[in-house]
Amino acid sequence: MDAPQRPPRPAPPPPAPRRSPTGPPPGSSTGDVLQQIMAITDQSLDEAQARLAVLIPALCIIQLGISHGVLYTKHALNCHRMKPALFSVLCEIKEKTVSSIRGIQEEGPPDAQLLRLDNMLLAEGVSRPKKQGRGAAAAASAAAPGGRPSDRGLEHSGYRAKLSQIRQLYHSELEKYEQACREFTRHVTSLLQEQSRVRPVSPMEIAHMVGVIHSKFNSIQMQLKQSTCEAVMTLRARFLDARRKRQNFSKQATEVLNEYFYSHLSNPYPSEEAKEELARRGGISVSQVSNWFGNKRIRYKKNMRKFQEEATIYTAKTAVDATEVRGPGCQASCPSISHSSSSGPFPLTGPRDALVHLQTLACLQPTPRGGGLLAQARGGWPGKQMPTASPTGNPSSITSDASN
DNA sequence: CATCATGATTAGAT
DNA sequence: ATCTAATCATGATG
Repeated sequence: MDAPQRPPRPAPPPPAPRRSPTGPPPGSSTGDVLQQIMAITDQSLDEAQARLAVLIPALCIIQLGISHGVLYTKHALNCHRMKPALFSVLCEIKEKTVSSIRGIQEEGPPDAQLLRLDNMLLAEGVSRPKKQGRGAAAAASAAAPGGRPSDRGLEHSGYRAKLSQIRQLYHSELEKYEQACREFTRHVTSLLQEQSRVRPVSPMEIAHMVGVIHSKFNSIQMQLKQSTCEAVMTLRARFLDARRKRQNFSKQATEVLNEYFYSHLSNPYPSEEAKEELARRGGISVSQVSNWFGNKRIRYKKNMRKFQEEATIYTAKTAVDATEVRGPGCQASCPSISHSSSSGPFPLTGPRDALVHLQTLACLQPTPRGGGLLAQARGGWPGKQMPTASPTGNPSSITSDASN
């Protein structure tokens, strides 16, 4: 704000008034404004109000000019013989207008929209929650990518980067506006105080002026908020669309997932930790891991034959791994998973292999989380095809998967 | 362009 | 909340 800088000063006043300080300042801009003010009395209150709205800033500007060098004008005004009369006229006008000003003031903010914008910005993590308190916690969870499982596709790093860019811009703009508002308020206040020597200016009026300024700046802020919201929506839409756009996983990710799947074929339900680990190793998100397993289970079950080859590859792979890190328990007692890969642990051509394999697996595998065998029986994971394989029911003996 | 593979979404069940 | 099953939508391939 460069308000204090040289304002558009009207035609440089001739030194005439100086020579006749008691005469009316002919043609000076102050005179024009005063004339207009006088004219107001002939107008309706509404018009007057509108005019005043224009005139007051005009007076401000003039006053600014005065304070910036044309001091003699002020002096002339103060010493003018008509000053008391003028002052009382102004008081009269003011009395008429002030009541309606009050009315305006109350009209105030029915800020439903502002509230909506605020809420949205808050929800999008653009604006911070008012005041601290749990602000730190909120910020932390926003910063942590895995913080919000509900966001799923939106945990994309590109999205977060853009969002934080928007947030930064928003905050810096907001700060600018606030600072400008403060400065302007201060400035106008001091101007009005200065003016109070020339015309009646009540504290209430100053407060009103301040209110007007604030509401103006608020409307600017609202625009800022609105455009920020729009930006976020656009960004969101873009990434929501992108979410739908499928991109095949990297080889690494597929490998990691398949390894786990085929080495836990009897119970391909990775725990939350396992999912996290897989996500980390595959460079994908936890929800993607979940999706993948969901798809894989159903597709594998639907068409085991189709997955034979894949299964062979991965079980062989994990067999090698298993020999390196051989855990205690049933891996040794039930080596068929990895071992049988020579002939194929999966239904190669007939259902018999599958049955054998599944039975073997069944003896290995425990319940998936909570639902366990029930879920398998219900959903049809291997249990459906293993009528005889129901384990002894001792869960403690089942460790292979549990260890993962 | 047709077809298949595959990641994502959805409804409904538990 | 997680799972299944169905479905959508796109990428890859021929």
